[in-house]
Amino acid sequence: MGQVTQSRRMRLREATTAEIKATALKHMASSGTAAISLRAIARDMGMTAGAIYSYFDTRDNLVSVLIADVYGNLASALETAIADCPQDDAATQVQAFGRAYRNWAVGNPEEFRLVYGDAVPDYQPPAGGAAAEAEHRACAVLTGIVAAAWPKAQHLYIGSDHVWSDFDPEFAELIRQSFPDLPPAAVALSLRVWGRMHGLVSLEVYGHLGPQVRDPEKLYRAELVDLSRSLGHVSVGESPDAVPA
Amino acid sequence: MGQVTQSRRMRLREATTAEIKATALKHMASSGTAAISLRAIARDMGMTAGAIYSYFDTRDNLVSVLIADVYGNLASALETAIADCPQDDAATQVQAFGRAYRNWAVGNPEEFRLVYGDAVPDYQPPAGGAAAEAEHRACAVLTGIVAAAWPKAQHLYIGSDHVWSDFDPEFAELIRQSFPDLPPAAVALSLRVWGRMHGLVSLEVYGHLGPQVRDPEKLYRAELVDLSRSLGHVSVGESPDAVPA
DNA sequence: TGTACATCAGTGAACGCGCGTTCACTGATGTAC
DNA sequence: TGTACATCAGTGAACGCGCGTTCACTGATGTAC
Repeated sequence: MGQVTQSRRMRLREATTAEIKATALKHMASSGTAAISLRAIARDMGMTAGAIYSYFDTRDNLVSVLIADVYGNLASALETAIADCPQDDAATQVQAFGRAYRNWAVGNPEEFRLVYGDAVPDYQPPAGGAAAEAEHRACAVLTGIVAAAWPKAQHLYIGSDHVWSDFDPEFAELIRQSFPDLPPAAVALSLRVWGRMHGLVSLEVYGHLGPQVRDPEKLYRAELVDLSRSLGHVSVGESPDAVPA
Repeated sequence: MGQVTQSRRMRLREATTAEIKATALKHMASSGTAAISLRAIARDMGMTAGAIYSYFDTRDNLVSVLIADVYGNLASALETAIADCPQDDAATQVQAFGRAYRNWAVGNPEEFRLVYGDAVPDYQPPAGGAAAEAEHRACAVLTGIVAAAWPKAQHLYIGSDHVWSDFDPEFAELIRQSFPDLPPAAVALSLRVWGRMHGLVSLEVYGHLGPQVRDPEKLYRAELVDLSRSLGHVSVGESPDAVPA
């Protein structure tokens, strides 16, 4: 209710569109990004290859939509994760963000590879698409956390001599709009924090920790605790195992 | 001299083998791992596709050799990097290692993707091949550094309660052979150090830092300094910019 | 140095395959009266 | 409610392409005498 009742045709159309995307992601699981094949998707769905063209103009178009979707999901997951955190507790926030990042990656490895791994063969991303917007959303969440932590954390980064010209002018402007008082050193820190999370997560997703490491999550939790410590604050009683799975 | 003079045929054979591998890597640069195509390689070299079969039994065989080669190159680069460092200066060693890791990755992005990125489509790695051995070599270098730093660094990791059962028994045994006195917490630390280096490097290689970040190396250097600090020691006068490119 | 034979890198044609994309079509769903 | 027309998801055949791999062959290189 409230929602306009859609025609049967509309509902079917949306369901099929979703199924095409889901099937494409499923296929990626077995053979990487190269496995996004219209024919294989159609076969799997009991359709003809040509039928896909009722939903997507072209294979590249499907890939674009897929990437934008997936990136949006990640951004939403990150936003949700810190929404419930105490506003002024950067350590808790960064841990919640970090856990959400890994949980999403481990829970959706194909999606993670699509966004952070090798490009889809022969695919050229459209300039300034929805993917760029989602990337900005995800980035803003992390920058927000670091910005909140900065007053307490900055003394740890005295030696850091980053300047605005270390960044692309457009990117710098975008950040200053959201966080007018944030110095470039804090932006650099934010990127480094991202890098720290990304390292273990991508090693795990790409299978370079297993089978040697039995519990990659434990390793990651230790790293997150260390990370929140480097943001200048550690909660009482915090230890690698105090954080619930 | 000393070396047996090879026949003309032998020399040609080796040169051609090397050219095939180089061409394969070159092609990866443009379209990812999927671009390793025998026909494309042969075309590029002015040969017939069938001729490749004088050098490699199969496409998978070429990929296996490629991966083993590349991994070996990385391991050698890392070994060389710390060979000249003072024996008892873990901070210098970890920075040398870190710089070598990034330099290799940025200088050989296709190779980096081949080893750390998406698997080659439809390729199944042979069990216990040369790749596993090279991985072990690289891992041993880093573990050696952490082992040397451990006496000074361990107080920073009191809270870390890692145990040997966190790791695969075979892996644990391998480590204890080389480093009998090293506790599991140090092994975990070594993996985390690897993760920290890998994070920014893989974001950079996969294009997620540029073009927003003008100087990814500066960011990385700051991370390395932080990293060596967390190994319990910082050289006098060390700052993110004190390390030569 | 010359001859007879063995080796083997490379050719070129062929195979069967899966791919993205197009196109004239069918038939069920939706709409206007 | 019933009829006439419009929409459009999906079919099935076809296109041209590049792929890995095989195979009978040619001809230059290497070896034995």
